[in-house]
Amino acid sequence: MKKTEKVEFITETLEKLYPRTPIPLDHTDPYTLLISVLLSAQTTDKMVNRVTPDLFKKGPNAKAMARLATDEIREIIKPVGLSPTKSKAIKKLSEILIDKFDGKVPATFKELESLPGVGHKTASVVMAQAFGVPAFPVDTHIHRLMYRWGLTNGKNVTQTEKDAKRLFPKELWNKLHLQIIFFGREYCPARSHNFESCPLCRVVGRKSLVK
DNA sequence: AACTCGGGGCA
DNA sequence: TGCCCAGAGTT
Repeated sequence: MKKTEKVEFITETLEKLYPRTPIPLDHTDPYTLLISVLLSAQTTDKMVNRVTPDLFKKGPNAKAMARLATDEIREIIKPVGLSPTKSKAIKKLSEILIDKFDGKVPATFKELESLPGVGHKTASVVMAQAFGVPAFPVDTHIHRLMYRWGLTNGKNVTQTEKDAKRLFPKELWNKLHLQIIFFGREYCPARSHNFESCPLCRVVGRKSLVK
């Protein structure tokens, strides 16, 4: 099966399965999205959703958040893990937004990635979901599925992002990355070797696990 | 490139 | 009890 045929089959199948792609994190603005995504690094969104109601009640925006003590933030986000690191990042980030960005979340990769706790993946999610700029946030789900489908060599996420952007139409990126994540969780999880039960792997690829 | 960070889920 | 999760930062 050619790569172009795979891409076509994948996009068609995902569109059938997930015609609407509700964003997993409950956010209404760039700031709460950014903080939610920052928190979700190294955890599941189930964990994140457990603490965000409280967190955003006390710190709904950069200004309010910056006023909270690091310890206060730490207490709220305790269940998420890495609380000291993350609470410091959230406070510092909020202060930087106020000092340098007029209290608003900047809309460029460079500026986003300059913020503490924000790497390329988090920046990509914010650019895609908050600002509608085409991006392809590659997390381990994307990485794993692209590899299993034989669409990337599985070496690193940087390569995977390049391959994804090269293979999939730009206008689909922002929707597709969410669809792939949903699909990965539901049908093609990291430790499942049962490719017969995975409707996409069964057709387009049978590669084994990454690593 | 390798290592660290930390609590929860799960076997 | 011990492995796994999944990104960012540091060296």
